[in-house]
Amino acid sequence: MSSKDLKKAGLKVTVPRLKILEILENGGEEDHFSAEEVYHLLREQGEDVGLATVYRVLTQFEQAGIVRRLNFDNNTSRFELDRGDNHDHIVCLKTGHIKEFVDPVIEERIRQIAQEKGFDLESHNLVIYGTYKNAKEKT
Amino acid sequence: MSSKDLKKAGLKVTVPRLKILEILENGGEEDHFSAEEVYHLLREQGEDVGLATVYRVLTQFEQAGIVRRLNFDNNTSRFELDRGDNHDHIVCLKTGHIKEFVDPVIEERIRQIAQEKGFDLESHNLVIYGTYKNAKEKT
DNA sequence: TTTTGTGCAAAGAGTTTGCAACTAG
DNA sequence: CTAGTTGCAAACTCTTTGCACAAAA
Repeated sequence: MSSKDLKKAGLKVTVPRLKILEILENGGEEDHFSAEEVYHLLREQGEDVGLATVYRVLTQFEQAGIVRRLNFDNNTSRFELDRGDNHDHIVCLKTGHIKEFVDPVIEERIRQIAQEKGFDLESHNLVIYGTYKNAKEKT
Repeated sequence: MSSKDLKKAGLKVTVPRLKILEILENGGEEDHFSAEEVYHLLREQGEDVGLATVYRVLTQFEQAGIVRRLNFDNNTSRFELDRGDNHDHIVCLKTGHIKEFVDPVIEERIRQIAQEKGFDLESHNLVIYGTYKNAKEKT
């Protein structure tokens, strides 16, 4: 992800956009950010951006296919880099930690269900909620 | 669903609560209501309730296990009677129509994934998005 | 009569928009 | 230079809360 991707999307290469991309790429352990979180990370590293810009840029990135907007629990959107793989998420209700997974069996069933119901499949959203039993850390 | 269920939940039997229950039970073709929709249906049938009451009652119903709060893509919550079956949803992006389905294969995979990841499974949220090819109307 | 519920208005949280200043190309 | 972008404040949408009044038990 770089200036190239921005240009390709018809977006000018600006500081806020590059910085936001950077955060999405290596923003730390967690890589599913709310707009607010991106905003605070930017401020922490001394960037003078507005929250509105963060929202605007993330929305533009979403439309450009650079970013996926995730819709966990309710109120807040979360954003992650769209790396092409179409993974789903499992969220710990205690810690808030989010893991990704891909399950071919589920994917296939979803395709079949859409067909059975007479739908052209567009996308899906699957989130599993649970509580992490702190032990086996292997993803 | 009736006065009994309300009492069982420690809720007084009031007109707003009964009317809201009634709408959830036979509110028309669509049975996944936003708070706003419930509110309007109430007003249409001449009930003098406030939107705040609708939200409060729906939230209480949710806590009492009478209602499920659904979280389709964006901003607004939708509510449906909790009939015990734990179905998922498939939504038409064009018409907004929502169908329900239960898929044992997916359910089982979700259970397994939670276990693989070291989670105590709490719940899940699966929504399939597509566009309805208007033809076979059989659910 | 005591407790719980209700309508209304106001407040919150998250997100979007209008606009003048600014900057990339 | 020109079109696209930004920060700020204000606006908006959905939902929750404070409070005096009203209704259930």
